[in-house]
Amino acid sequence: MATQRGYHHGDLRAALIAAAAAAVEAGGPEAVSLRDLAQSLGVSTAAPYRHFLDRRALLDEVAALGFAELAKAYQRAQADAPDPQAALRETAKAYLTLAFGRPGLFRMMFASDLVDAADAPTSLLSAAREAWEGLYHAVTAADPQADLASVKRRTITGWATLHGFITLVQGGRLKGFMTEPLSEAELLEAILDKTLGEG
Amino acid sequence: MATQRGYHHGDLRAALIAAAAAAVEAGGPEAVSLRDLAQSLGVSTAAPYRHFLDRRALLDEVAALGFAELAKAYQRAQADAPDPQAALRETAKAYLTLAFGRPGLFRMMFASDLVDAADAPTSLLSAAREAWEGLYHAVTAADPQADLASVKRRTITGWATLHGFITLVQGGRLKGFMTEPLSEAELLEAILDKTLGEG
DNA sequence: CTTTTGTTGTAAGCGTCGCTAACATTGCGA
DNA sequence: TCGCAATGTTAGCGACGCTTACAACAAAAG
Repeated sequence: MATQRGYHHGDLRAALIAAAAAAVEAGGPEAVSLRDLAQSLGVSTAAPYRHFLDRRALLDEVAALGFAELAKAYQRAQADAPDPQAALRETAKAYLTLAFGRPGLFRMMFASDLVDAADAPTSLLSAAREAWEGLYHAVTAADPQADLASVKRRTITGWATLHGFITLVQGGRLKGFMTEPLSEAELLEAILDKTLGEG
Repeated sequence: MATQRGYHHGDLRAALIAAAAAAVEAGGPEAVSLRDLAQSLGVSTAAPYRHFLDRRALLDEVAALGFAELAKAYQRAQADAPDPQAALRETAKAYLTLAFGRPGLFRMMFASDLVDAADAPTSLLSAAREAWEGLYHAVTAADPQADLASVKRRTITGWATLHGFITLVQGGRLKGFMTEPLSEAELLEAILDKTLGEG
């Protein structure tokens, strides 16, 4: 898929991203070793550095792919929904689907610090922004006459609730506490109802 | 503080935990190198392995310290509050204080996977449980006649919202979106109001 | 068609890391 | 006092990210 014949390798850059993405999905960011990737692609251990400044730059590209996918899932969810309220709910579900369906990728997406956004590649920044806008749009559409501050506040707190719940679950932090009358699915429903409800 | 004279080192185990905790606070979990710690304590690079199975076991101990501190902060917050509602709010604020005041430690506390809790040290598990119970107690006290499921649900979603917000902020994920009419402090107030309000 | 130039690859090696094995020292309890 | 378990050391293995110096190649320039 990425191996055109004739040249040294074909498209090593794309092949590296694909291989890294596969490794991330399998075992999260820490499962990616540049030396491993190079060897599995039949290339020397120094070759990746012709295409990426360092390990982090490659992983950022994988994270960008994740955000691009998320944005696409948002669009699909909103296009298929009958009304803006349902669209918002489906958008949130798309987030959950990505998080629980591909936990390695999800962790990668939020592992790379964007605190100093200067050194992050534009592909990651723009993909992350695109995903944010998908969320923001859904919240806006569900309540068009709300003022800007309220919409932003509800977008952020809603995102935070979903994200926090996912993080805690995947970190095993709710292991002993979610038993008895609570189930994960039930809790998710409650979160969707409450979080995406009124302003 | 941890160096009694006379024996080989005194109390290397405690010294390692203290040094690791300092390193974690300064630069997060990834800033901890067993070789570094050993050298800075004037001990060989193999010495730490007499006290900890591996690097992770040492870091788990640091995380346990963090949870113990958190539980203590919860108790203080609840003891000083005039009524259960205020106690709940102060408890949440204690969480935020730890997260934003000691981000390295906070990251460490949630970095070690507890998914397979079997291999985690009991100190970490019990400290984490103690912290959870501090939260749970605050939610219960604020609304004593609520049923068990509701209390648990509200504890978890409240925790998730706080935790998610912190995670997103510290990862730089809200960089471009929290501007304009929103400030971080304002958002926190809104989160505290909404999250800890009704059932 | 040849030459030049810039891109993409390789080989070798540096420094760091976590961790282990074999051996030395120390203090405590029998 | 002596033996033993606990705690330390030296040396080294294998893996890692990354760099430097050099080689092959494709495509543009002559």
